Amino acid sequence: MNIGQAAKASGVSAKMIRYYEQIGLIPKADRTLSGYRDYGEAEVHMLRFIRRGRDLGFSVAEISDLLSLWRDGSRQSGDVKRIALGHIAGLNEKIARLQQMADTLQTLVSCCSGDHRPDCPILADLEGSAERKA
Amino acid sequence: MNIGQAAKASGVSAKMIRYYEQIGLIPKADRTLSGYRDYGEAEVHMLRFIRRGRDLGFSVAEISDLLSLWRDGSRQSGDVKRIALGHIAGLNEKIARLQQMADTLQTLVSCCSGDHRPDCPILADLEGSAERKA
DNA sequence: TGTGGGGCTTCCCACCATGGGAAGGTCAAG
DNA sequence: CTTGACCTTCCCATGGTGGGAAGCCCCACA
Repeated sequence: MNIGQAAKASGVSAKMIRYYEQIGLIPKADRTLSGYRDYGEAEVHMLRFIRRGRDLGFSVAEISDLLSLWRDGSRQSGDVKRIALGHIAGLNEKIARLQQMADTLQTLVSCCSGDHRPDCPILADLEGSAERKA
Repeated sequence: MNIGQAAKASGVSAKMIRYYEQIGLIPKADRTLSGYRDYGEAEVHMLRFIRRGRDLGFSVAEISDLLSLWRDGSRQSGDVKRIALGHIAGLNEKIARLQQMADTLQTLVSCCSGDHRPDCPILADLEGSAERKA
């Protein structure tokens, strides 16, 4: 299977497949006589694993760990769970930060007349002229 | 005022001040005879504006627009509000995506025994062997 | 057998915002 | 005058992803 077909079958772009190979996330692909990368079902399966991991927000480094565990038949599910819990914690932190931003902005926006007049509590906040609590 | 002092006073690192100048977000600083950048209160004020904007998650491009409006005494607060609303929408999208990830993972994690045994619903999901709804 | 179009290869560049660090000039205190 | 802290510019790295150029390859069709 060509890289293009593997890309279609896995949902990972050809560009990214080459990149994952380059950084060592996946082993170097076999090559045809003419130098084309050649993939089988196992490789596509792995790529789909990676794709799903990315969709769940795992970093490439985390996916690398997950792949090792996946390949390791004698893994302990506790190790997988630990990675997942760590990732959830990271997600929740990010969410909290973004939510904080959104809330602050929402407050400012709802205080802004939003018409033709120049007075604007949003700019006032950015300027720092008003004391803010958050 | 030196760049280091301006950095301390504004909360923007010296590195970033130079970067902002380089990309044209802020005007080129005056220089002393020996070539050092020289800042006054106005510049620090502007840097604090930028810092606050970054803290609220605005991109440099958005901040550039906000700075223009800030400097424009005849601005319309509606323009500011529009930028802020757009940004809030972006934040909410990001939050929703992250929350979706966290929820999915949380479900998987709570199904995972997390002990010494190798069976793991998290890996099973990544592998794609189980049909998933989310 | 020739040819054209699409796919493959590698290599470089860009994003966005930030930090690290090297090499060399400057300033101020002792 | 030395020393140490600061400044300058310049290059590099991050993390994933896409864009594109130059050149080779493969297949189908005439």
